[in-house]
Amino acid sequence: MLDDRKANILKAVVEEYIETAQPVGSSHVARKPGVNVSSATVRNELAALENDGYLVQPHTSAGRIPTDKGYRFFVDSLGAPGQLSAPDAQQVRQFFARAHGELEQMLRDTSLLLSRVTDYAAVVVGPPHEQSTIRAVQVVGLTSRVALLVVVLSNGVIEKHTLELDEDVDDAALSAATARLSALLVGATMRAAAVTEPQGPAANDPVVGAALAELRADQESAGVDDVYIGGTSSLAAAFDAVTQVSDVLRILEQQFVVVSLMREMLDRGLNVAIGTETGIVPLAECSVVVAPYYAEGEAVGTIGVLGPTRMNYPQALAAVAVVGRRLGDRLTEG
Amino acid sequence: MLDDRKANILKAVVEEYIETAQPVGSSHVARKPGVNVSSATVRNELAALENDGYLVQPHTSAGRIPTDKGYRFFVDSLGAPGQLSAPDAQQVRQFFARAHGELEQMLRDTSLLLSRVTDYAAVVVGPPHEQSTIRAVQVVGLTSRVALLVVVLSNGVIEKHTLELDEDVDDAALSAATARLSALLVGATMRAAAVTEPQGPAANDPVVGAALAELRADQESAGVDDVYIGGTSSLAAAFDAVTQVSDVLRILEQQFVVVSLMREMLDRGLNVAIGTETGIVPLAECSVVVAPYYAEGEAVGTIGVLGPTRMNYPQALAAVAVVGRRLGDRLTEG
DNA sequence: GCTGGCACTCGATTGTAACGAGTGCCAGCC
DNA sequence: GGCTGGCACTCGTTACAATCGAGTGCCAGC
Repeated sequence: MLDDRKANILKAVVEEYIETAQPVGSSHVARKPGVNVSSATVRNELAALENDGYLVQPHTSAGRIPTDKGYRFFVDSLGAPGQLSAPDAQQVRQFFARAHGELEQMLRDTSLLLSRVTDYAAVVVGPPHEQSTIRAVQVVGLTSRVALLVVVLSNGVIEKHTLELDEDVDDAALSAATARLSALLVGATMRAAAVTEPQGPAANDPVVGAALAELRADQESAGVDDVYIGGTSSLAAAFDAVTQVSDVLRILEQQFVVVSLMREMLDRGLNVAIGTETGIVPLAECSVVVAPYYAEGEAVGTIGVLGPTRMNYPQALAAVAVVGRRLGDRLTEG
Repeated sequence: MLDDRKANILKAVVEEYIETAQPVGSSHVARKPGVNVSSATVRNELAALENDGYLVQPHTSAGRIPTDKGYRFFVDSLGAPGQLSAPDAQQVRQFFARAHGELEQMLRDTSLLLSRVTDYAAVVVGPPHEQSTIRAVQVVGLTSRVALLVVVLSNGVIEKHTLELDEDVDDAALSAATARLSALLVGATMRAAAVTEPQGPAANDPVVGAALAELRADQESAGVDDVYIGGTSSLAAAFDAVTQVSDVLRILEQQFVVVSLMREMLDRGLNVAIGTETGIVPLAECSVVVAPYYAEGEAVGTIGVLGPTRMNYPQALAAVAVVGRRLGDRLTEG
């Protein structure tokens, strides 16, 4: 739809604007290698590109700025993810060489890594619990009518739920409930656990009933995944108006908004959402780059980068791809 | 050290500056009720106050702005914490009427409440684990050489530690270790647990050894408390330069910095740190207001508000005091 | 000791002019 | 026919001067 020359010119404008944050004029573009025409010709092409909605002028007699559509074309024409710069790649490699220990801590650290590499905010969404299998279950009494249901999952994640009971329960009853729940649930997935119906004596155990009800409720509400956000200070530095910063931070505080955005993007097979494409008004000046990560061959989570629309897409795409892959490897190997 | 009139004038300047963020001139001060002198007299006093370091002029022929010392005098002369506005008090009351459930969730929500009430960032530091008693202990195998130590504390908090073992361990060994650890640790405080030495057969159980070593190591590193930060978007909106916002966010990302600041403040009996008093260079334009909260009569944690030096101190102090007290009540009553 | 008055300072606002980076368009050249 | 050099034009930015006004410090007088 765009001939070669227009595409090259558009690409040049986007690249320069990403670098300088200043409107790009025809002479700058003409000077670029790969564009071997005069500035006058470039001007004609720029006018055409503006007409087609790829560029805008802040005012007459100013250079051009890419629109969301312009960025979109640029991103789509990038092709394969590309490589990280040597020092960045080094940093990622070192991180995963040292990384060890608990899942949560690793995901938290991953969000810091990703934000340091890209200089934008990073979002890491942990594996949903529903696919994990249950390794252990225990009910612990806190007060006479409040107990804590502790569920240990195979990936090392712990879920806990407070159970508010209708009647006093002693330690013996809790031990019995623990045994019954273990028999019912250990080895099952969380999803299966949520639809488990107790049988035999367990069916009449009020603690077992409360525990299963709690798991069912949790499954239905679904939305609350583990999410780790890092690098908000870098994100702030990428804008120039504090109201913009404040608006974006407000969105990030409502984690479910950004999580559902990321999930929806992956469902639609997108890895970049640009400006208004996000569908979130306060993010009109932001872009999001996401990638899934795989453990044991299955997509289990999402990582993403949130920056200004004039973000460094090639670098962000490369970073998200590399970090996602390494994270998956790390989780698969255990 | 300041006579009545100077104190009143200083107070008037601080109040107006907090409200308007504009340098305050003598005529504005003279117009205030409680200052029944002419603007000329006010000017003389302002000059004296500036000489004493309570105020500064951004430039000649501009009004005055309070220095950190000026704010300090203002805060010190406030006396008792004062009351929250009716709607704010209402909001706090409603929150704690509805609040229930897990400690972590409550603390997280409390940080949101405090930031909504004050319109600044809020920091809530959870009770340190060392004073809590252990309710249950369990060791769960994840892989043949990796196990998870799960410790349930009396306040409903769960600690988990991965144990990397030197040799393969089967389920029976883990059960045995769980039983031995339970016998040793249940009922003890975390602090006591960290110095527990196994005896009898437990002394030779490698899993027990690894678990205790892990608890000991955790105790020594100490610093990592639970901390919940909310309202960064409101904080951002309170500044006018994006670099300031970015700097402050960077500090907040290093949670231990702000946690140790808050702890140190309470140790020194301060509840307000103004500007450079914080001792943290990037927070030179910020103030911190803190309050401890008490559960069962003992100080167990800290809540705080972080805003610009020109924050609304009376409101912040009141909010922190009220929310801290209510939170403590909530935790005490269970 | 307070106050009204006055000269003064200096940032902010306004107006004007020059600059220059950019544009659109057109005539001419290959 | 398409590219290009040239040209008139636009308009934000910069520079500079003038004016305004909110503020000051100081002093004489009540």
